[in-house]
Amino acid sequence: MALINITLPDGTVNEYAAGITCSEVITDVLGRKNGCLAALVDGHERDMSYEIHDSCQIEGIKAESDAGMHILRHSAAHLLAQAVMAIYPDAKPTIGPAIDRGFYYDFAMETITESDLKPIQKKMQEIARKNLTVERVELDDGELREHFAANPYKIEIIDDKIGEGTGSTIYKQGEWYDLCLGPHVQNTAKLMFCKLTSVSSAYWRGDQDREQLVRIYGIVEPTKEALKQTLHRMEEAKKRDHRKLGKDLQLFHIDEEVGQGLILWTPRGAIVRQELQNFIGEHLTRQGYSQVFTPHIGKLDLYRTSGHFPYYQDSQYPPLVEKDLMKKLSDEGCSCSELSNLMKSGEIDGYMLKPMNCPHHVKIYASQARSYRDLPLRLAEFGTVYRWEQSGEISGMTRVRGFTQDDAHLFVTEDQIAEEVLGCIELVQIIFDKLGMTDYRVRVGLRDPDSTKYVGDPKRWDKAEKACRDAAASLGVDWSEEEGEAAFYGPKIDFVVKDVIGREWQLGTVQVDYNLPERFDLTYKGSDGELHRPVMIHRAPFGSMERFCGVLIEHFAGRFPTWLSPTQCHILTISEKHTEYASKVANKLKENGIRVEIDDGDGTIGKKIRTHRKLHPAYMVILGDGEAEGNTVSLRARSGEQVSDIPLDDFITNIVSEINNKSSQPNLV
RNA sequence: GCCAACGUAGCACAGCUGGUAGUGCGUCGGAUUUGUAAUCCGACGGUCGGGGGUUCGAGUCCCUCCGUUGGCUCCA
Repeated sequence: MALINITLPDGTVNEYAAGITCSEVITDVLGRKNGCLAALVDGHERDMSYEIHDSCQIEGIKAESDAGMHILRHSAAHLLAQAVMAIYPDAKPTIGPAIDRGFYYDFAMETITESDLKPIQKKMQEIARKNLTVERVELDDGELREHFAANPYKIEIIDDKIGEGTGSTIYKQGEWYDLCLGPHVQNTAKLMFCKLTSVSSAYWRGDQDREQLVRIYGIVEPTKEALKQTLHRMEEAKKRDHRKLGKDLQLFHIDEEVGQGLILWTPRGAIVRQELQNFIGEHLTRQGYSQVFTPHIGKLDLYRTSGHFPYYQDSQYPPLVEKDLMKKLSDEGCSCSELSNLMKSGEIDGYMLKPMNCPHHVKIYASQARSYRDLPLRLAEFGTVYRWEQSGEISGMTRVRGFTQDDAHLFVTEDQIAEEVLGCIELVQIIFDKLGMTDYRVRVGLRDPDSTKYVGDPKRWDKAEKACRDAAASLGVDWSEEEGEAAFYGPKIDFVVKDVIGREWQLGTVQVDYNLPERFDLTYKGSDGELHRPVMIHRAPFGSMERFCGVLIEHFAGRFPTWLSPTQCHILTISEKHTEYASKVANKLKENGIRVEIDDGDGTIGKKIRTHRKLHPAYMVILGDGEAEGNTVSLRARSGEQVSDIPLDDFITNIVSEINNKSSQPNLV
């Protein structure tokens, strides 16, 4: 029998008989309870049952590793499909991949509801317990098509992804099998700890015009304990949801009667927003920005020039038409669609709620003759824009119809792009750092080389893309290039963060734009005396105040650092005897610019603490006899820790410096 | 926009197979004047998201619109 050499991760080389399986090697090296689900053979993921015939390197894939979890989840998706088929024989499985937090499987079947998940899950456990062997079977083309003859979706996949005559593999567990490349766990017993989490719908191949499928989501973990922990984490995450906290902490309100996706900033939330705006404001001055203000509407002509109307009509609020004109048209029996056509053709005019601030800023640039000495010209505005987002997409503060961008447009020469892009993303980084937001990714959006939708000279694109890439690289954080993610008018750099339920949101963005300067025929006079075209950079470090605050609420779980806390000190009195001292303390704090709330009503101190805790103030200031006599305060932190009898003046000095330094969390206790 | 589930007092929730709405917190009033996660008593407060229908009778069944949630699609 032939012998082969197998190299282990630590460099050891073992000799085995050819034909040995991965499982046997790993068991030999790591023992029976090795916790591995599959193996990495010369860099390729293989099933445990994979037979090795040549010398190679091998490494076990542990269940806890990313690769291991992926296999576990993918296998669980198969198990789900098997269970669904057992209960709904007419269901047609389509695809069922592993995803970040678990897995899903899409079925063509009658719609089911959440309550139907229980029996399915039960069936899954039943099958898992049977400990069926998961077997890889290679089939030729004919066999493959025969196996899936009853399932047009699988046939479509075979048609598209697998060339004629090459055949492919299926994975079989018991009588059930699925088209799949694998690898998978060895047996269904590895999939005991699953939980189906939700049911929803999806379009076949993500195409709105094709069949709507039933999608079932689930999670799976290698152990019971891990599953319990994951479920617990999910529960905890829900408590941090900004929509819940926004209500509990009275930060914002969304009112049906005002409209979907239109945020009402209540006093406490408005403070957070204002503090953030002030924070950016300081940096704007430092970086040489000029503040501007522009109105919320503009003539349709403006957007015809910019190209936003009528091209983006579907994602805009309908235009506003002048009263007299509207009456005249209505008297003439003009229908809505005729009106719309007249607007599109430019025969009649109207106004539009601005869907972005750029055109207004462009007009400020164009209001004067510019020379190269004026550049870069940096115009900044907290500009509120309105977009008609699809009703199903609107969510809390993160996806809304009216929002305020911390916007700015930089008009620069070609040569200034790199430096200015860098300045922009540095600002984003300063902000993220200050707020302790470290869990973000940077995405450099480049053009799709195969597409023709991009405007502008490819050479200029190359240069701008390089500037973005270089800027991203200089950040010292992970970043990725993504082709096809550029806007049609230029490359961009996005800062993307996840919310508590794992959804990604684009916050800060920096975009290079060759298009608008062209469309508005912007120029500047160069040192050569000739007119040149400036380049625009769009930039919003927060993205929008709404989305950013939404994400920030979750980031801090409602426990804002002192400088951002809507109320920084909640003064609680022990009894009504202390009302006078409390108001003295409150006034002193207010004189120092500290935001104070006073509770000098009746009720026990325990009750007051309980009540005020829910608002997560930076500090609770407890005042009783001792404090009144000694002119001191006692503090209680969010953690429950407390310190007594701090001289009032010391407290003020400390908290003021804490606020001025924008310390990350209260630290005086 | 599409699919599904859901929508009961300010908030969190209960109301089984249809018979004219309950609990807790909050609020208000009274008593209490209290040292660090809920002092006691009482009162007010919903017509059950809007509209329509079935029925002798609907929060409870049906239709429709609005909204919310989870996804899908979309995001200049």
